[in-house]
Amino acid sequence: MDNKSLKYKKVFSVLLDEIRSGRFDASRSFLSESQIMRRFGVGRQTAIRVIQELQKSGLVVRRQGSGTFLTRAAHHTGRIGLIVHGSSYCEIFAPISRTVSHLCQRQGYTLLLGDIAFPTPKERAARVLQLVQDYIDQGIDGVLIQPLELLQDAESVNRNMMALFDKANIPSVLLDSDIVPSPDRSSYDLVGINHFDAGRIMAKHLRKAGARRICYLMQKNRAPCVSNRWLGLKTECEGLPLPGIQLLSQPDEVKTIRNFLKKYNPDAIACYNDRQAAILMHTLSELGIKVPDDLLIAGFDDVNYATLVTPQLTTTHQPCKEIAETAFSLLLQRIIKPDLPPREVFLSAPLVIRASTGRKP
Amino acid sequence: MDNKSLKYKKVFSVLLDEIRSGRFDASRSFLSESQIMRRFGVGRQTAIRVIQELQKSGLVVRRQGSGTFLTRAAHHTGRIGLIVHGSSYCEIFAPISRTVSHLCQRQGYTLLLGDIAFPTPKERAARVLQLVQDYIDQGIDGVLIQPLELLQDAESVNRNMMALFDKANIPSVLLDSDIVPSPDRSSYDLVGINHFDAGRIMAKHLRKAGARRICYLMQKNRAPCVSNRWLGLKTECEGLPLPGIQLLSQPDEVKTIRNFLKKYNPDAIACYNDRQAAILMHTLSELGIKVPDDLLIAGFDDVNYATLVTPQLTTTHQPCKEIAETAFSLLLQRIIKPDLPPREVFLSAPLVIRASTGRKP
DNA sequence: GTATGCAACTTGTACGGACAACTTTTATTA
DNA sequence: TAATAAAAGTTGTCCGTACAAGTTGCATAC
Repeated sequence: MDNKSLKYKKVFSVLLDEIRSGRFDASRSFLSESQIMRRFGVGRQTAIRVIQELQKSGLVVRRQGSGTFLTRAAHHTGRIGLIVHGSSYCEIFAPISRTVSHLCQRQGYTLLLGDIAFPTPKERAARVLQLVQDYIDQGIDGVLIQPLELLQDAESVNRNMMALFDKANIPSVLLDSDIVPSPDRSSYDLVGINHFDAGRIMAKHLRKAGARRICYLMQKNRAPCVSNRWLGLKTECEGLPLPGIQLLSQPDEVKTIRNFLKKYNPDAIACYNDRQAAILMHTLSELGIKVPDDLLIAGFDDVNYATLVTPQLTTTHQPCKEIAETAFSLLLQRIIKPDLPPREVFLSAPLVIRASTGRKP
Repeated sequence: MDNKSLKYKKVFSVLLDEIRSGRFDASRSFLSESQIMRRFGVGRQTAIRVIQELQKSGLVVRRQGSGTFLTRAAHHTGRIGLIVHGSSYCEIFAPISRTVSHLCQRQGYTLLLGDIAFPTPKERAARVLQLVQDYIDQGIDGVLIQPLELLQDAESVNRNMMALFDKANIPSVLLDSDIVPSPDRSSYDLVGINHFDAGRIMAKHLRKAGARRICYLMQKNRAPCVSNRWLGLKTECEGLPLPGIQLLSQPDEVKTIRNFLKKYNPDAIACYNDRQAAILMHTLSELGIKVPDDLLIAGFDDVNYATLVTPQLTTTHQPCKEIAETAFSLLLQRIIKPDLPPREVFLSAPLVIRASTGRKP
């Protein structure tokens, strides 16, 4: 823990609390150096050091000859909200949450974490609006949001959620996908991954590794990340014998997989994420099919499973840390300057080549 | 100017120069507090203040008990390059250059500005490669680049340019468009404007203002910003009587304009930028056509001409300052961490409604 | 030869004082 | 009443000192 016996840290935390609880008048000036010296019985260097720390936190500004004054940031609560859904098709939100939590700690923010992990869509929709109201009541400065997906009325729930935050004047940054379908664009900041390009890069790699009959394993869902990877893959497979063949199945349905392989005889299968790829590889080994000798397998995510299976999975690496850092920084910027134009940031997911597509690691 | 009679500023600038010129060994430790005190004859507070300034500039780090050490940033030159083309179809690069210049000054960087304004494409291509070599010889830390457009071999020139910077290990950020055609994506950072969405927003506004026969004035060029606006506009005009009619003409060709108006009888014309819109309005007034009563006119950019014409132009506002700030910040980040995944940032251009589309300002 | 402990050096915290630069308020003067 | 001048208060710079906390290397002891 921090050594709290340091005078300037003690005084700093006392004043921080008083600022956060709104004990200082916005219009009047903040405590002067000499006031701090008298009140806490410290020397001038210490008082100056305390005010410098407050300055670094963006809470006060100093004007020579005039005094020290609170900034707009001083009237914030120092709380930031995060809304994610545990059972997502992209396995990036656990590491993102972790990084956001670290960033908050380091910068003196309190993180309110809401993980909507209810099983049924209806429950999830209800819970998310309840959580939003909670956050607003608590008074947060801003919120990072993973939009709801795969509900029949996801878009309207998302719109209601954003409307509530808008009404409360709370800025927000969307994670991974917009709340409106693809060509459309909402007016909220967005940090995502270029899943389309990830699909293309994967297809390019599989072709280079010798594959010509490439297909994609997905399920009936249409989560943006899943389908964008599919679109990118398809674009790059133009002109090949199996352009745009999807294997719509659970990867552990042995019979379906066997029939599919017999029918199309693919030489590479890209799975919509690493988890599915790992399960598929298990099924394939039951069927006596060797990876990568008989069939190339690739996944997407590089979060949990890619290096734990044999052979290790070729995949695209989701830059979770950078997503979290970018989103956090966009949010802080928007808290300070709410009038910035809406921004969308896309990060690339670099290809990580491992044994499952032929090369020895 | 800064008051250079301040001791800590004098010492700071001396040490800054020495660091920039590489006078300190990378492996050995930097000057200690007491060394600075002795050498410059200053007190400890002043020495500390100097080191703190160097710390704020990211040039040194201090470790208690051990000493002060130079960072990687200390071996940079403090020079940043900017490459733009004066005669561009998007009129955003003059204000962008200005803002970048301000940012450099404020943060202690020297800006090398290269404006490639040669008339013929061939000259431009030659000059740009010469400029790149110049920058590399001078030793810059990073570069902001507006890619070449509208040359038959623009892509190959751009690739050569980037290859030179890559070889010299100089990070770069692209402005406004990628060096590869649209669905493709290079591995360089990119800051752009969502021109597609700007086109859509403009079309939505024109429809709301009552227009049903909407067309778009452009020339034969295919600059990304011009054609993306067109694509967005077209998307939003689906189902209208004139879906996707372009007026391919110079806006001062009175005869062509008259014939076009007679043939298609449009009730709104969006021009690919404000300058063309201003010229078109002049032509229209010669033809006795009143804006906005007979015909709605809109432009794009909101940089130079939009408020100077009568009636004032409805347009979309290019957030030039924010583009420059974003690009600059991305570049600094990449200079520090070259291994970050490639990022693309798109800013929205908000609609600015003025009299030329019907409403009184 | 190895290990221990001390000395020397570094930065971090904290005190005191002094004057300069600047702003705001108050008092004075025209 | 309005302009001017002085006074009081504030932050900015700069000096001195002292001790604490941490690192490094050397000398000593085993």
